[in-house]
Formats: sequence, C-alpha cells, structure tokens
Amino acid sequence: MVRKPSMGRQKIEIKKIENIDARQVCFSKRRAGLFKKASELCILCGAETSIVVFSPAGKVFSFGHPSVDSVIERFLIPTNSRTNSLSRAKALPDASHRGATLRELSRRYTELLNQVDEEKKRKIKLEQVLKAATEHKFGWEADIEGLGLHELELFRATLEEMRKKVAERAEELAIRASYSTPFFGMNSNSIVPQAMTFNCLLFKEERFDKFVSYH
Amino acid sequence: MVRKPSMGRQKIEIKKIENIDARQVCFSKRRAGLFKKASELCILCGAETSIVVFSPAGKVFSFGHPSVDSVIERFLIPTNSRTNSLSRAKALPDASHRGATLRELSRRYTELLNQVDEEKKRKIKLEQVLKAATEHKFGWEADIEGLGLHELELFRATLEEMRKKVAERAEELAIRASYSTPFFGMNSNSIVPQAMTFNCLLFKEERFDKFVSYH
DNA sequence: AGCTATTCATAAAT
DNA sequence: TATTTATGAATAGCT
Repeated sequence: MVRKPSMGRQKIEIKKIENIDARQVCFSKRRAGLFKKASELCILCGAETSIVVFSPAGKVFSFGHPSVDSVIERFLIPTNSRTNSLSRAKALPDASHRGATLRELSRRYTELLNQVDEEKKRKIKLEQVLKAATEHKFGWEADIEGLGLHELELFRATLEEMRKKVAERAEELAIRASYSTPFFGMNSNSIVPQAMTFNCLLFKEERFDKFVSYH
Repeated sequence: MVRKPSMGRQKIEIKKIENIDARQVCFSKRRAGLFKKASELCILCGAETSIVVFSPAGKVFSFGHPSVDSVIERFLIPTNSRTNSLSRAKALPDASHRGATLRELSRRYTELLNQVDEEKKRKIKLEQVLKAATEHKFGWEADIEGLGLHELELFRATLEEMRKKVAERAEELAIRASYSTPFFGMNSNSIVPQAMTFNCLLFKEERFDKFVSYH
C-alpha cells in the first residue's frame, strides 16, 4: 500500500485550540516536551526547577528537581529573610523552619498561633496580679505616654525612692552573702518555674517593654 | 571578506556544562525557551502552569499563568471539590488563616519567628523581674525583703531603665510643648523573596509578557 | 500510540 | 549580552 505522505509539522497560530481532542493531544505532547526541556535545563546548568501544570480537565502534573516541594519552598521561604538574628540564631527555630515542607509550615503556623494565644492569656493574668499588687496610681502598668510633666516628676521621684530601697536591700544581702549565709529560697541560678515562663509575643504589646531596652 | 560559516547547532550530551560562561549562556537561552513553551502550552490548551527556576547562581526566575502563586496554591491546597493528587496536603487546619495565600502565610510565619527572636531577648531579663514582682507582690512600696541578689540587680536595672524613660518622656514633652511637633515612630521591615526580573522583550509574541511574573 | 515533513530551538561563532 | 547561522529537536497533522 502506498502511504500518503505526511504534511509534516505545520505552522500554527498560538491561540486556544477549540477542538477538545486536538487540544488534549497537544497538551500531552507539549507537557512532555516541557518537562523534558526542564530536565535538560537542570542537568546542563545545575538549575533547580519546579513545574506545576493543570490540564484543562483539572488534572495536575508536576516536575521537580530536586523536588517540586523543595523548589517551591525555596521560592516562598527565602533563607535570607531573617535579618536581625544575633548570636542566638542557632537556638531559634530558624533552622527547622528552613527545612520544613509547606504543609509542615502551615501546621507550625497554627501551632505558633495557639502558643501565642496562650501566652497572651498568661500575660493578662499577670497584669491583673501586678495591678492588684500596685497601691499607687503609677503601677507597673503605668502608661507613660499619657502622663503630663507634673505626673512624670512624681513618677520619677517614686522610682528614685524605689531604686534606693533596692540598692539598700542589695547591699544588705551582699553583706550577708559574705558570711556565706544562704538567703531564703531564692538563688540567682534558679530556673524559672514552668508556670511563670513567658514566651513569644507575650511582651509584644506589653507596656513593660517601654521601660526596658537592650542594645 | 569570506565569512566562516557557522557550524550550526551541534548535538550535545545532556550532562552538566562545566564551563561557567557557557553554562550561564545556556541557562539564559533555555530558561527563555522553557518559559516560551510554557506560555504556548497555556494558550493553546487552556492549561494553568507555574514554573520556578533557580539558576546555579541562586537567582530565582518564575513563570506563571494565571500566576505563580495561584497555581502553587492550587497544587498545595487542593479543595474538597477538586480531587487531585491523592497524597497532597489537606486544607490548612485553621480557619483563621485558611484564606491566606501561601506566600502570605510564609511571610507571617517568618514574622512571628522574628518577633519570637526579639521577645526572647527581653524574656530572659523580664521574666525574672516579673517573677520577683509577682511572687513577692510588691508595688511601689515594694516588699523587696524576699529578693535575692540576682533579682535585685535585675530589678534595679529595670528601675533604672524606667527612670531613663521617664526622663526621656519628660524631655520629649518639653520639646513638643515648644515646637508642637507630633512624634511619629515608624518601623517596617517587609520580608519578600527576592526575584529576578524577567526580560519579556526576548519574545516576539506580545501575549507572552502577560504570564511572566515580576517581583 | 507511531510516523514524517516541517517548523522551531538553540550551539557555536561573532 | 545580542545577533547570526546551520543544524538538531520538537511537534502538527495523519494514521
């Protein structure tokens, strides 16, 4: 039988193929071609590539080197995003963050949110305790921003007084310590009880942080 | 002058190109070719495609139709109505952030971690002061009898900081009173993944540039 | 899924 | 990095 010669590849306009079957065939062929090109790019150039394709029917196909997830993750979570970590960086969850999958990330985010919620409750409780412990108008929770000059002067005087008390107490203790007398149940190396630990955003909106700066 | 005719395209083995320059050139060309193929696939077949490529130098290039994020999201967070890859992730567990895009989720997560980083520094000092304050319930007429040397030292440092803040606040008030200048404190550090701009002029088809992501 | 004529992509040179 | 050229590779239309 004499074979009818093929028309060969014809030039086509790049616009949506309306014929369903033709479109499906084209999709399969070109998707394969695309993935092959991607693979060659990775091998030839040492690139990392991730491709996700949804067919018109909604089926998903993916290519990834070294893996789809790792590349997407690197894309969404750049490793240089955390800037002001000092020497503590090592102990912080940065490393685990970097290696996490996005699904993990989502889980951890929720976890972190819950944690923050708990700490905020704790903070509120603490504030109440401190407030109760405060006899004067200018307590621990005093909002300096709202004070006028006159009140500030009073506040300052009070602080100065407290500072002296503290200094006296410290000196007293220092003397006692020189006699090797253990004082009370407290010592400077004691671990803070679990119930009193603070974490995360506890002090984010905490007014205390107006009073302390570390730099 | 007699031109030396080009050798034309030569067959190459698909293995890593060791020459740095040649590899870079190849990467640029093939990346462009890959994106063009992807755009044609999208237009011809009505597909949705996302490509993320990291060059060997670590620069990131992306292509997406309708957008990189939308496709990645659809890939990672299949909804119940869509039955995709079986092993894909379940929907985000928490309704409070289910609507957020992954990029936004990632950004917020990183932000939370950064805040944790900052707050932990404070925590170390504050938790001890607060512990003392709470357990011994001192207000401004503080009962510091029960404090140890270490706690006293922290307390004193805190008081000192407070005193400074008060002084600063007083000074600020004084200045403001004379100039009536409102004070604004602004601190924004947005964290966004860096991405390379893709040169869409490489392509003749004007439609193509619609699908290239710019960051 | 195969086949082939043809268009397209690109390695090498400039 | 951009352009040119000759050739290898991808694929449209058919079966």
